[in-house]
Order: sequence, then structure tokens, then C-alpha cells
Amino acid sequence: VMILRSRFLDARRKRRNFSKQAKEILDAYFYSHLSNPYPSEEAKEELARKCGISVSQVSNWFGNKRIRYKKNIGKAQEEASLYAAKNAVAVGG
Amino acid sequence: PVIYAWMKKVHVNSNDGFSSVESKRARTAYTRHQVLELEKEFHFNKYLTRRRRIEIAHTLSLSERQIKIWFQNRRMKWKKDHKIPNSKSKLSECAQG
DNA sequence: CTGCGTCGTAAATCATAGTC
DNA sequence: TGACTATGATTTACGACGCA
Repeated sequence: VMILRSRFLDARRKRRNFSKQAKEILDAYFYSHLSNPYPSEEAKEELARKCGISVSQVSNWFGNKRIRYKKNIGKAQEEASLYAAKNAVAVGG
Repeated sequence: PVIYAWMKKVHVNSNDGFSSVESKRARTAYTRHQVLELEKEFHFNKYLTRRRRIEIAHTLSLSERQIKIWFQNRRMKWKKDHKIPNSKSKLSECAQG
């Protein structure tokens, strides 16, 4: 109890999910670069601008996405990639 | 259903040494006390001398390597926390499209 | 060659948001 | 409302590469 620690200091308490549009942009990039989903610093800056989030948040998103994708190979991820890749072409193309 | 190289596991907790993965690296969560002491030291100075590092390692029952890496990570965090989020590109918002 | 520095990341975990 | 899941952020731990 006493050790309510500095938890209330953590910024993550105020976390908000990204907008649906931002997620679409990030997913589009991820699935269209599935062979190597590691955006350069420049690409991250552009994604950050388009999504209205910070470069750090873009890095966090890709880090989480890669790890969670790996943990889901053989499940819905592959299906999602096919679906999202088509959207990627339609949206970003 | 293609599996690219980046999708392969790099590290794993298992002791099983049959696969080509490294099979080491468990992320130990430092205790509240350890982190508190490390933070205090960091506040005092951002870089450690060899001597100080040894002292802290003994005091907190962590290896010198762990102390060294903790400070490296802490400095990176400090940088991140102290940079201005939107230093550039402010007026260019309307130039999108 | 040693050894610590930064940078980018993996993987686990935290803390909360969203869903049923 | 209370699990349970999704998701963004943070925390350990390295490898790669730079510099003295």
C-alpha cells in the first residue's frame, strides 16, 4: 500500500489508443514491408507525421507489432497480412 | 504464409540447447530498493567510475555488467524525456497531402 | 585489443483501455 | 460491474559499431 510507489507518476497511466486511421497507416506500412518491417528513422518520422503521433510512439508500435506478430504466426496474422496488404495497395497506392 | 528471417526467435527462456537460438536472457525485474538506489546514484551523476560501479554492484547484489547497462539505459531514457516532442515541423502540418 | 559510450532492438512485463 | 483481452509504454539485456 504504502508502496503506492511512484506508479501515479507513470505517463502510461494516461495512455490512449491510436486513432483507427493511424492504425491503418501503420498496418499498411507493416504488411507492405513484411519481409523487413524495420522503418528507417526517416520513414518513422513520416509515419509519425501522418499518424499524428511521435517517432517514439511509432518505434513502440513497430516493436510491439513485430513481437506480437511473431507470437501469432500460424494464426490470424497471416490472414490479416493478406487482407491488409490489399488495403495497403488501395489506400497507400 | 512466408516466414521471413526477422520472424525467427532470437532469444528464448528455455534451457533446451537443441535449437539454434541463444537460449539465455531472462529479464529480471529489479526490486524497488535496487531501482531506488540506482536512481539516487543517477541523480548524483549520470556516469559511473569503475570504483563506484563496483561498490553499487556489491551493495545491490547485481553484477557490474548489470549496473553498467542500467546506467546506459537510464541515460537513453533521460535523453528521451528531455527532448522536445515537436522540435521541428510545426508549420508544415498544413502542407500535408 | 580492451572497454565503455550510444543506438536500435527483443522479449517480458506493466498498467490501463476496450470489450463482452 | 467484473473478468478477459488488446494495446501502448517501460523495463532488462544485448549486439553492432564508434571512439580513446
